[in-house]
Amino acid sequence: MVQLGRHYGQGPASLAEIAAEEDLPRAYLEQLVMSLRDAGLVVSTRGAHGGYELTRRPDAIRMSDVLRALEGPIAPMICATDDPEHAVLCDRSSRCTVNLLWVRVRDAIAGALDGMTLADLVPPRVIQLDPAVDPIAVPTAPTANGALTSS
Amino acid sequence: MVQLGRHYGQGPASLAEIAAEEDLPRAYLEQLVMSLRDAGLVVSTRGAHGGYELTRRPDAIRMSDVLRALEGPIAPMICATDDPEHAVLCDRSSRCTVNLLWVRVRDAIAGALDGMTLADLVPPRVIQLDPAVDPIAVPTAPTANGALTSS
DNA sequence: CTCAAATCCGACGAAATCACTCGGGATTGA
DNA sequence: TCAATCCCGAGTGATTTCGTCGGATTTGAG
Repeated sequence: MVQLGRHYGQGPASLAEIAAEEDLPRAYLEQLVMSLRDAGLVVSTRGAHGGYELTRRPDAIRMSDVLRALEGPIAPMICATDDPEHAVLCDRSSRCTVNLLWVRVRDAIAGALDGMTLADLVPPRVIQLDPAVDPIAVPTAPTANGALTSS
Repeated sequence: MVQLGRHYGQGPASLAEIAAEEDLPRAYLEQLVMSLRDAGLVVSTRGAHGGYELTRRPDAIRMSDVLRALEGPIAPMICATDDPEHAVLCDRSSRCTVNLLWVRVRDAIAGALDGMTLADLVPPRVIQLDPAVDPIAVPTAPTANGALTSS
């Protein structure tokens, strides 16, 4: 899901790669990444060497945006949604004092999500890459390195 | 659900009453209230004039406790649960850096919930209680602050 | 004592959601 | 041309959520 973005830093990555690394079905990733694309968080390049790329630097992508793209407006309950567009008045709205609670919870969640970026979630070790080395390589090279295939 | 508690301040209330006021099916409320009882938030009295009562003053009941009683441990994702008992390690746990995100979200939610009590949700008009009537009031009062319990 | 009001309790069911699959079509580089 | 890759709508199966049902038990009032 979100981890998708963490691999990025340079070239486009294909779903096949990501699926292999994340151990998730490719067809499922398609759906997710399409939401991200519609939200303008990634761009795709089609054709033979295609794939997906972030449109901004990881530290410029708030997790709240990612989550909104993937799961819709932030709303612990339907009656306390983030997005005024999809506001749904619950039938009890008049006497429902609980709404206040959900609004506070929602704001707390949004605050936590706003305070984190993709960069906070990408494992520090992978960040610096040798530009000479092809990043798509090193799939599971057993003998080559030794110290890096942690996971 | 939670609104159940708001009617309380004096005598026990039957599910039939609450169901009528909240416009929810009685049979459904039964389930909910049983969870609250098991969690020690309400007590029941059976028989003819029975019903349910809060065990503590509304301002001594944190909403986090209510929610935990009704919906289990606070956990935006299974891998970031409140309660160490039910901790479930997701298979990806080793490489999953997203866990950090969920933990922060969870703490934000818990914080918001801890900061509110039932009293914050009960409509202000009903608050004033007759001090002569002593339901189960002030059971947990640590230091006798003579203001309320006129002996 | 009897009866009705109420809680207790386990099981069942329908609807929504989530995670995922399927099957094909469209684009592009080699 | 051919294979890699994205595009996209529809469908499926498990789980959760919300709610129902039927009956057993307890208790106060007449």
